[in-house]
Amino acid sequence: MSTGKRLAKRSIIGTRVCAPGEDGKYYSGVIQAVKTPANFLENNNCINLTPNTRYTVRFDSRQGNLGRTTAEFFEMDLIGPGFQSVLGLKLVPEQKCFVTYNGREVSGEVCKHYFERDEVIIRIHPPGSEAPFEVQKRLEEVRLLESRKSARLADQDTDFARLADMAGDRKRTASHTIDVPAPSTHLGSRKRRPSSSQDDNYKDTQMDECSAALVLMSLSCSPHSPNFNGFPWRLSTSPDSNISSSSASYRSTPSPPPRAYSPQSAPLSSSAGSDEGIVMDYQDEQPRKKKNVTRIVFQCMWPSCLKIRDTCEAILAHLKDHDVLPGEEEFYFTEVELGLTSPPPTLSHRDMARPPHEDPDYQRQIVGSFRQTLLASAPPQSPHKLLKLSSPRPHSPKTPASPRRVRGENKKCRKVYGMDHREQWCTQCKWKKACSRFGD
DNA sequence: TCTGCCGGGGA
DNA sequence: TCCCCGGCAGA
Repeated sequence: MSTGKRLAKRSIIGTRVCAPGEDGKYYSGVIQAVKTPANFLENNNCINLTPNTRYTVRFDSRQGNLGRTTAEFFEMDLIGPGFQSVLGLKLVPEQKCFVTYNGREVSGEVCKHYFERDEVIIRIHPPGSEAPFEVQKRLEEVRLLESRKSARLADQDTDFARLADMAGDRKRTASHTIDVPAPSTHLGSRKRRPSSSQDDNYKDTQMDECSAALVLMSLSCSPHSPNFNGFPWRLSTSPDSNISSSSASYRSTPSPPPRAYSPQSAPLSSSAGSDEGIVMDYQDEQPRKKKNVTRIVFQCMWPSCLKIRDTCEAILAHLKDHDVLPGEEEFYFTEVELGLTSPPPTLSHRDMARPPHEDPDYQRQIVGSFRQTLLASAPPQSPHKLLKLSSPRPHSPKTPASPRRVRGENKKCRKVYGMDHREQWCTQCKWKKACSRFGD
């Protein structure tokens, strides 16, 4: 029975895997630690796994490992759920393995592996049998890890270890995404299913819609929010960065919501829903990163200044020359993208997932028109209004002039949730005030 | 006409 | 301060 709740991505730590020993045989163990290279921020797969990630494996026994109890391996070295498959391996004699015999899982050891013929001769000693004897199996029928399910179910195709192995194999041949077997194949497995029934699918859809709303909310986070401050600016060159802010000044290159949150995203059910929780689309992600290599510069928006600095720190220092009050610098500069190697984002598709003010064109439009306003000595607008627009404030005292707030083009609570779900609106929307959830 | 939200007022 | 709503103005 499914609860319908999507499980959070689980840690890989604790996963049972097989790792090669010194003698060429594979030995079972448990992942004890994961070490990701320092530049893991380049990876945005949410779990900080990279092809260079090293896994510390604690072996179950010291046999064949020269007394080692733990050792480090790369992903490609490991056999098990979310890692490599036994398929393609050349098993060495005396390799311990598990096969299904007479409906029961029995352990054995490899006598001979005829790789070309896909035949593995395995010596097994089934319970109740007087003497060990040899059976011939295909490699795909051989498991290096003991199945966690009962022996009674061991003859079914949905063997846990084999599922894992097969998943690993698909990953190797197609992509780094682990596909979830079709629901029907789960029936005999005790492995927890991410979602299978219609009901679960329905709930998943609901979850995804909620997640999408959460993503929209996160895209509107304040530049002062704790999440905002810690990110290095170099991230702004990555279009796939999951980091975004609402500040026109601080915002980075437009980023789509994480794929796993997309209701229409097919990989959601196949990868994010994987119980292993291991989704590594390096090959898919990295080329995309290269497409949109942009240079971000920071332009002072102080009236009649418009100086450009390469770094955020430099523009902040520059703003001190204008006597900008501490903490208000962000309203006096804007981020400008240079050297786009792909068409600039439009207001369609991906941009729909973020407030328009985060769109570079929109920002330039706003900033440009505002600059014109300033230069034309138009009546100064109140700081409040300008702040809402994420545009620079005029360097002038507060005046009674308070033009009406620019109508937001985003979806507001009313649109998102509808009149029927008014209880889900933000307080501001309920009070017919400026939306604080999807606000500009 | 719809919708966002300002401004004002009541509790 | 919270909450509600009339009404304005942009889309």
